[in-house]
Amino acid sequence: MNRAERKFYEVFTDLQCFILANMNRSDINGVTATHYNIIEYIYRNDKCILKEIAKAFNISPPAISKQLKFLIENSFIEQQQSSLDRRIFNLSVTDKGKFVIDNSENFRETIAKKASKTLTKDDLKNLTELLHKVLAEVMK
Amino acid sequence: MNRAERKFYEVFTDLQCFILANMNRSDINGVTATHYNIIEYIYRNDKCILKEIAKAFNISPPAISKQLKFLIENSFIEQQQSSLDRRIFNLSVTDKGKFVIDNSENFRETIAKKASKTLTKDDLKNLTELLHKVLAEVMK
DNA sequence: AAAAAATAGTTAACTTTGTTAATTATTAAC
DNA sequence: GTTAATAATTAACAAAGTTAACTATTTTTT
Repeated sequence: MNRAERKFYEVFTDLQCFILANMNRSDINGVTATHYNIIEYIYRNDKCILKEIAKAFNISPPAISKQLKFLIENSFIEQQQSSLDRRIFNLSVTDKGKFVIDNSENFRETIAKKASKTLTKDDLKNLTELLHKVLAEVMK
Repeated sequence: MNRAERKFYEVFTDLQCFILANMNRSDINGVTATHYNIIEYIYRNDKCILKEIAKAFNISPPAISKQLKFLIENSFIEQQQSSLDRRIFNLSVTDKGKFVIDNSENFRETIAKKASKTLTKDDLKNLTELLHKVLAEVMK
């Protein structure tokens, strides 16, 4: 790694530490961080299926299955068997689930607000764009 | 949240998802991601103590205690009882632990390299600086 | 068209990693 | 000098992950 890469690496390490630390905090509105993340994923990917979530979070299908069971039993999400392929269950967020998402001050929101407070509007736009570029490259 | 904040929030959510997914991958050089993170923390904070690690990762002291026990038994790290306050055990990374850190192609390093490949040198420097500013604000 | 292979999801048995409460050893404070 | 606080550990347990084996369904092959 050259100097610029090393610098970026260090900041990114701090960022990961921070995300790690905040992820472990539990119970916002009666759901753990993991539950919250899954609800939000379904919210952002309506009609998605178990397999996709498992892939997105890199967690095994049985583990996701258990989490979904809890979320369905507690009416945060619901599933509908596809009529085209009855092996498939499409997931969506209930009103209760939406309420949790909309009313949870999650830590990313806090960060977004602080970022906007700390940086000028142009810097924030720039940061967003640069991060997006890197992520697009990394995820492809 | 205003428009710029929302945009940042979305990119940051993708980032968190990505970090989450990659964190769960285990076993680089015979240690899990959690072990690796702890070893690296000690590497970057020589002579640190259990309590600090617990705080940094927001994990309870007993959980860290168990991880440290494993890392000490397997000679990745070592501890030395402080002579000033014998309740305190200062931690440091052994040569074996350093080897793991130096020779593990961890995912942050991959990201740093890809970031450097995707962005111009100025953009990378800029991104690093902006991220650093936001993190400094968020962590204080 | 029937048999075989593949896919989506679940169940079961187990492991890892976290938690809280209580304990030990040591230091600081009144 | 007793009491309170602190750093770390042990014990008992809970949460959330894993793999392997299973069910139900769809797709592919012959």
